[in-house]
Amino acid sequence: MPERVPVISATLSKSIHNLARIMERQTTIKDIAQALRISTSTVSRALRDAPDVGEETRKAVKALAEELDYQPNKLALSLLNKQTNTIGIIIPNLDYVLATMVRGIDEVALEAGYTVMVCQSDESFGREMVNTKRLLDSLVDGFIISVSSETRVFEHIKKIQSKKIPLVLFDRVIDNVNVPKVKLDNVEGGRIATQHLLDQGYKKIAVIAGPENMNVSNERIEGHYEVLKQNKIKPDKNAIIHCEFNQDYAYIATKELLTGKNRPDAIFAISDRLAIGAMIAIKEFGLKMPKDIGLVGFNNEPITKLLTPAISSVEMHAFEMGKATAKIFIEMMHSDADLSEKEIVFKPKLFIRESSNRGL
Amino acid sequence: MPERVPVISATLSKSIHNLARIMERQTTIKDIAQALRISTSTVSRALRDAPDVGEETRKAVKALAEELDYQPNKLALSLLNKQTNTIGIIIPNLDYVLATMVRGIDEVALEAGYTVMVCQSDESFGREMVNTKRLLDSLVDGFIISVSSETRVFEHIKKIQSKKIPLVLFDRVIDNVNVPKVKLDNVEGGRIATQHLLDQGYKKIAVIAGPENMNVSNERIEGHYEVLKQNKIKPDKNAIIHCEFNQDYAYIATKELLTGKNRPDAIFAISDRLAIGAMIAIKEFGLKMPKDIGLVGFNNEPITKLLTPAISSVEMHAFEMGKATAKIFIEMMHSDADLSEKEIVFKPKLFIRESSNRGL
DNA sequence: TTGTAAGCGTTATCAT
DNA sequence: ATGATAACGCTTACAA
Repeated sequence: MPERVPVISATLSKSIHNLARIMERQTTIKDIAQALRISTSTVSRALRDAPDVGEETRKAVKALAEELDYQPNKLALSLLNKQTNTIGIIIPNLDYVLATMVRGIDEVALEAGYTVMVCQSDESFGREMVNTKRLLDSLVDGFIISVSSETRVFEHIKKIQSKKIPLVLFDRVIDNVNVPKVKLDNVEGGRIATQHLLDQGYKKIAVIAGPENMNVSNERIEGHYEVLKQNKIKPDKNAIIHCEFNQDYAYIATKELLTGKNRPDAIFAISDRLAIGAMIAIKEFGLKMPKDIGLVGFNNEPITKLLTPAISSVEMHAFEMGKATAKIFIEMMHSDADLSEKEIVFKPKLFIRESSNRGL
Repeated sequence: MPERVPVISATLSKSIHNLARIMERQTTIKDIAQALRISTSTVSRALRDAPDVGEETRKAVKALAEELDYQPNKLALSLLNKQTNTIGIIIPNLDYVLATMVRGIDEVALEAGYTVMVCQSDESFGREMVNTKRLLDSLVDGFIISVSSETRVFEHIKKIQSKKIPLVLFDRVIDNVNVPKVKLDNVEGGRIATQHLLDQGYKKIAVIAGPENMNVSNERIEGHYEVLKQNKIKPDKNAIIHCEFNQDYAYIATKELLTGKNRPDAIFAISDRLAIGAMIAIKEFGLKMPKDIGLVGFNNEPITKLLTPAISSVEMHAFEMGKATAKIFIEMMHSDADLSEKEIVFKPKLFIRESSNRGL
């Protein structure tokens, strides 16, 4: 039996001298091929454990790849496969809720081999457009978007759809757009907050809401109205205050409410940030919660527990929502079922705390 | 004068019929070239306003490019130029301070044509390693890192350096690493917090610190010690409590402090989150701030203003630090000056609030 | 002024 | 079992 001389190993040891020089840049398949005096296609096959590759060759290739710390060039692969394994995320801000959702998305995405690219629109429609363009230019494989409070037209969404790029909307979704959505049952959130305040004996509930066109805000208001109607309470249009989605505006709005002649005895703020703004105003007026006035927020941010009084708030399961969103996205990428009608709706849960708990 | 027939325009109108089909995928230079029956290189030149291109050709190319919504393929460019115009950011979490810093980085980066890719290490060294690898695989042009509280060895940093990839450390920096850094003067932060507490008449100051190996924490402690020495106060090792960088641990640590026989009359927490944990414990003990006990936090998060009592805190200029970090990064990319010794140090500023203000 | 061809790093197809 | 070649989209010498 003639001893088979391992040609490769022989040349290998010689080529190792170039190691230092080669490693200055990223090692490529070509480097390995040249060092081993074989073709790039063979190296490629060996690396991917293709069946039709000689045992010795495979070993030699893998050993050298290891030694040279070879990493496949993602750019080249992406160019070839026409996919970047990147998800573009556009969100209005990075507050507690959205940061938590992004963590959820990232966790699932990473598991599935995707990398996320997060852009903040800063609640500006213009920046949302710009970010869409940036991410489109970056050739992301798909989008996960929560629209800004300013967003009234959906050109960017349509542009994404016209290019047949997968898109999932979450949290702040748009209804008249045919894509999968992950959201909270905001109407129900409005219901439980309002019902709770009524249960605690409050009679005149004001709502500090977001901008007029903002879906999540309007849905929560809708739930609020429903419960008023159920309880035969005549709704008062003036008790719904729309303001920018930010603490300072809520503060101003609340001051006006408390100064007005028809002062409410409870406030339902459709986010914790707005609730905090309201709380500051309430304290300035010297009113006590829950005795003089009741307050319920939304999101169940950790700080609601820490404030004095602790603020009652509606939990929205941010982390789980993030994970669910990413899962649908991955499903979209991997199956060709039509998911455009899919809508996952999370159920809100009220955490009752001092700000509205009269013990009734 | 023979009338020059615009050959291009003639074929153009005919080719437009394919428009719909072409637009299903991204338009390429090749599409334009074929439609216009010219070569891709000419199209490339026309698009980039190269000097040696015929006027008519240029116009025709640009018109068609516009019509077909041509966007250069970033992948191809990146592969060619060996740069992705992407910055990899690794941070321990996305709390208020870091989210703010990231906004600062993003703002400057975007301006300079860079896109950021943000990875959270979740305060885990393991995830920091994984994220480094991910971003390295993604061929980011450089890194901006704030290390996790768990990070004790710096293999990943060394790996980045060995590949000669630009790196800037910010906020939680490592000292014995030769790269540009942007940080707060934490020693000074420790000084002003401690001096303020002494000025307010507190005698026994305890420090709720982060993990023992955490630089920012240790520097703040250092400042604390300095001021004690200046004031001829004998430092007490037992008054420095190290705990995980998280509210719950601070709560537990504070409970122990208050239960112990040598109860402090003031607490300097080296982050607002820790301060909040401390505050909850203090309240549970029925102690009043600032009368019975003083409390100072660090970061000047907006909530410090909203808590009752409002917490005194040291401002660290997060947004500006983010911007400065990105600026150095960009400078590194564009100049070949050696910036490895560069260190930008921001000065902290104390905001005095109820939790420690005895009006002295 | 325009076209040809090579190359960036990889894989797939087709030969051998 | 291995190699040559083309292709992904783009730029850039070099030729014409």
